[in-house]
Amino acid sequence: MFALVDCNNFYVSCERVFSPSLEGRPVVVLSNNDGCFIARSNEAKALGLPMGGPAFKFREVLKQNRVAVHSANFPLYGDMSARVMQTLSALAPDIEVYSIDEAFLDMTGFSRFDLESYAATMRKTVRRTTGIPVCVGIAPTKTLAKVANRIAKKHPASNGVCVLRTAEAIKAALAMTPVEDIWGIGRQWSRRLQTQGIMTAADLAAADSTWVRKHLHVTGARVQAELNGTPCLAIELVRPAKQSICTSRSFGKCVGTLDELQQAVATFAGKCAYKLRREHSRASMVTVFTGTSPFEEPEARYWGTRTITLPFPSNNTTTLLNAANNVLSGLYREGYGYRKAGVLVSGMVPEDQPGTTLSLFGEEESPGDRRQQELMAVMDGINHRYGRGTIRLAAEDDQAWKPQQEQLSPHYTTDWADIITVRA
DNA sequence: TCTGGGGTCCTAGGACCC
DNA sequence: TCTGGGGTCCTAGGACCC
Repeated sequence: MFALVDCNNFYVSCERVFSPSLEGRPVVVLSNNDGCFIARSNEAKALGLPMGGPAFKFREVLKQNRVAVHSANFPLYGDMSARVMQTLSALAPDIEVYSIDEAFLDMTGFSRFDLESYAATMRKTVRRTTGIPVCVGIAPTKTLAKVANRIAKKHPASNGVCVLRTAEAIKAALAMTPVEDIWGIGRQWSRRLQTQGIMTAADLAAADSTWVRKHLHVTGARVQAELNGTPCLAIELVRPAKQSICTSRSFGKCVGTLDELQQAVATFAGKCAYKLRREHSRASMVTVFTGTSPFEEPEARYWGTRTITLPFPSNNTTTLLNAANNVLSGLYREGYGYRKAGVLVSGMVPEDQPGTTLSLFGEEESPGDRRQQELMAVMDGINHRYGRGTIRLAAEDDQAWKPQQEQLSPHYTTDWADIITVRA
């Protein structure tokens, strides 16, 4: 049996932990730049505010209903997530952290437990130690655990817990799950299934498996098998190293000059290098992209992306920053109002991989340059101790393109300055 | 009449997840 | 005025190898 523990309206719940006056009120959390809704309280959902909806189109609804609006505060959410996951780790031997607000727990070995009451204990424990409300779904496969969790969330009578054990319980659960709500079935595939008359998870479970394999490929075939109780997906205890790392932002205002764009790209490259070091990886390719808003008139629209291969895989801030800047120069076109840019690094190699091939001509930065590595370690150490951004390369700067965050809550758990402000 | 069989690597595009 | 950010996997097709 697998348990899926999923936090309710996670970002909203994080804000509520520190502002209890938000309880019972409609609350939304906005994406970077205060653009779209990325989390909604149940009250906000009831007002018809859609996930991903652009906030400016709903300004009247927000005002009339006195909706509490918060800018995204990812350092806070990341820290709260870590606390939830730590609590869950103590409740089951094997846990897979699936996303910022979800974890799968391996319930093998709990066969003699009353799973309903154990799940209720998990909810209570997480609530007590972190303040975050969660729902628990338990079933014989991960996909069925997702189905169970959805039912636990949707039906107040379940008290936040749904265990699917018997064939009858599973059958009933599948019948009440629309096909578009199945984990792994997105918009395209649900449309395709619906035209075949496959409307619910029960229909998909019973569908012709040859047809499913042909049109939904192995991924869809796996979903079908999992719905029928055959586990195809295991708990992944160790997260595999990332294959690509991306840092990108929309800008708070239009950026026109190459100089300003360079500051943004330098900052993103620096962030990518830091994330690489944290992963103990090096990247061998650097991609830079930038462009105008996609909602711009066609003649004023521009989107450019370009990739280069580094002479050696690297996670050095200076190396990646120089590379990204070179790529950007080839991408930049004068006369556009740039609204977004990003840096993506890929072609990862483990940091400790021995025997990296040397250059035939030997003029590039040596891949294992000890002094550079020590410099990066010192930089990371200072930033860890005194806060992010305490020390950085001069080229990194956010003055020109800083995203808008007008409703930002304090960093209650990760920034001394904010904690002191709260107390005052 | 009759033109093999078995592979790898890379890329682009399309789907999906949170 | 105003529309997020960060990932993964799969398939098909083309190029190459012996």
